[in-house]
Amino acid sequence: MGLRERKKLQTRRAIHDAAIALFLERGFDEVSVAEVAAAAQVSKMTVFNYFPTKEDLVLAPLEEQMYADAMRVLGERRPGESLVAASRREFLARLERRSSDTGLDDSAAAMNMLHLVRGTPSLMGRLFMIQVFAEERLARLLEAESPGDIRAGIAASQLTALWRRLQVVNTRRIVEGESSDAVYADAVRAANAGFDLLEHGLGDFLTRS
Amino acid sequence: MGLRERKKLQTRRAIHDAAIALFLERGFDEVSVAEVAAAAQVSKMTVFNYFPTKEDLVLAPLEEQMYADAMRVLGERRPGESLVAASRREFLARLERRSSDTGLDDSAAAMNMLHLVRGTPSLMGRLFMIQVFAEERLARLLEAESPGDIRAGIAASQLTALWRRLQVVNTRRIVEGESSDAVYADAVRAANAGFDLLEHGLGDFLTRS
DNA sequence: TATCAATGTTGACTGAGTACAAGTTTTGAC
DNA sequence: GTCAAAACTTGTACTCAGTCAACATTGATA
Repeated sequence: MGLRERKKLQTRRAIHDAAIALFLERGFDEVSVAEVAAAAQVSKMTVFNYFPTKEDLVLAPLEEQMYADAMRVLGERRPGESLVAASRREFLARLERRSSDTGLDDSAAAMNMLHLVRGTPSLMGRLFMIQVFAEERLARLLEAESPGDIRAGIAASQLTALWRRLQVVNTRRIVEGESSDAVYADAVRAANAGFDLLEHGLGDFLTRS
Repeated sequence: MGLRERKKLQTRRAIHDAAIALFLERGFDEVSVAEVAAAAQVSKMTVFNYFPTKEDLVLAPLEEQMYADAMRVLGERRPGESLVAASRREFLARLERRSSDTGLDDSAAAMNMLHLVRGTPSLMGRLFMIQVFAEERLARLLEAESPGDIRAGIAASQLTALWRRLQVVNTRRIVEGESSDAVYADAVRAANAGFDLLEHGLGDFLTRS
């Protein structure tokens, strides 16, 4: 890796670190991009060179991994393993290591970011978009695998919807102050219930009497 | 309704109509709010009084109905009818009348709006947010109906995900130039396949051999 | 008709994002 | 080591969304 690329990474990191520090300290909307640039010893234009929008200063790292690799895993499922089974296995593994995309990461860093994003509408909006794109990507992946089968795209949306739902439910309790270890058992139960539902269907759930 | 309220509605409509006309003519990003205000014979501030953001000029009407009432219908399902059955019945009814939230509305007006929204990232982003909020609203509705049952929230996300997916699939063909009548039969098939999937589960769908 | 409260207007302001031209630094070839 | 091309950065100046505060207007009400 040449000097140029190392410097770029360094600059990118400097901008990102400065931004996060300022945002956590004073809130996303109360910090201007110009201030971030000043803190990172860089011009405003350079900030926009590295991060197309202010929101990307916070969400770019999440976007890079989060659902992207979660979904790639599905393409690498084991022989004899169904789509739902592979997804369940992966999600449970992530629960076990308290991966942040399960909502079970209660580290100070994760909680701070959570707070920042949840308290800023424009960041929430951007996060939703990222999730929708992740779903669309997975849909195309599965449609390619079984062309013409309408169920592929539907399965994609069901799986991402479930992941998202489980994350929301877990996050809710973490935000309310419970530790990830305290929530873990319930999270596993909820996940299994969810994947069971996906596997065997909603049936006559919630039939009005 | 007093004169005052009638005037407000009138002003709102004037702004909205002027905005849509200009956006369709020249594109969302190529028209400034100031121009919309001028066209509607109103000040820029007044535009923002009625529509909090520029995107709302396009999407506020959709937000008001679209998924909102679609979901309220679920709360009013018939005795003996399951959640999935009620959702299926409602969606098929909407397909039959080519409701725009099924993606089967090929009227010129709907196609124009579709084009406008799809071609404008900020409008797409806003649309996603609206959908996510609709899902969250339905989830709370169902959770209230069966408290403590994790499946309620999951069912909510499954149902909205399916509706969205079906809409995407139908819209894709409409955009490619097919008429809604030509797509209808397939749309019904796809919808039934989707709701069957929800009812009976994905099982071992897409098991790797 | 006089008054009140809601609504609309005005103009000035902040801050995100863009365009452009002019530096500055790294790279690669010689 | 030198030098030109490519890549990166910067300053300036701009557009436009959205906010704020003070003032003007007008429908409702007594």
